[in-house]
Amino acid sequence: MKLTSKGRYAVMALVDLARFNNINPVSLRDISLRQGISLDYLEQIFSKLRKKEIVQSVRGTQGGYILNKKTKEIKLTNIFDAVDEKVKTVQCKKESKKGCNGKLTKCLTHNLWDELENHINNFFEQKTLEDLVKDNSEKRI
Amino acid sequence: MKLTSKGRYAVMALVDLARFNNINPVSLRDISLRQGISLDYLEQIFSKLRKKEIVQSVRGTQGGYILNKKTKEIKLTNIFDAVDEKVKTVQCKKESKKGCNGKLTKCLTHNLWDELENHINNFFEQKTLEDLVKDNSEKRI
DNA sequence: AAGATACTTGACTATTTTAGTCAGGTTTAT
DNA sequence: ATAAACCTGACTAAAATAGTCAAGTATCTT
Repeated sequence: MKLTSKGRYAVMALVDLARFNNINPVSLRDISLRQGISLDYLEQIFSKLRKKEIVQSVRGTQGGYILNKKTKEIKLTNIFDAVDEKVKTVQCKKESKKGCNGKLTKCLTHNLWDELENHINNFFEQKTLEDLVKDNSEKRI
Repeated sequence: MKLTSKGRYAVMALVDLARFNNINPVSLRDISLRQGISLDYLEQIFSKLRKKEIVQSVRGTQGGYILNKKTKEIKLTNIFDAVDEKVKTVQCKKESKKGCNGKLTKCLTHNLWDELENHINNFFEQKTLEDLVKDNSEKRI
């Protein structure tokens, strides 16, 4: 069970962006250098973040990205959603209401995995970008 | 972020085993049929469970596996440990005490991933096989 | 107007992980 | 003896991941 780089990078990049997001937009190049993430990969990620209106882009020289909402209003859930980082614990599809894997009843551990999924999603639901920025406010880079 | 089949199967199989574990050992063939898990794959999984002393094997005809501990004493943590299902949220290795990715400080989101890891592990630490068996005691198969 | 910077998009690909399969055993109850 | 069931290690196909690459477009600065 592991977090993918895409989700991790998205959060890292947004924290970085939030910290340097004063007046001017922050370029992906800077984030790439500071966080050690491939520029091309960042572009993919920010394309998705933009579509979900988490960031706004500013084109041209001195361009870059700015946050589209207050840090308090950006939950981890939103970020992961945007980049398709999903929490998957079960194989059985939810559509088939009758049971799992073609059987008539739920698989023995179905409730467990549902619980686990909720447990993890709760965590993501409660954390906001603001929390993360605060958490780092005393550190040096 | 997803749970692998190995971990899921291990838990499913052990719940199955726990329910049918009266006097006689339960054969993998039966578990395989009931749970729809490949026999060969189950053998790999049970080999690991045996090494970690979660189950005991009985060879020969009428053989199979029995639990080596009380259901109350088997935590999800133990099961996942045995089959190498790990919760990984960070890339940065823990050994390098100074920081992440060769830098001098922790990466901006390091604490977050640590928290997340703990959050998930807590869940696994608290659930026992007993809980799962009880949860299913009224269901039909 | 030119040039540089930086966003934009889509296609492509190497690597790794996962989820098994397969083959050839060994042990033991009947 | 033989069949059921455990045991082990090597192998492999498919999927997912983590990028790279190429060819743009927009806009600021000079």
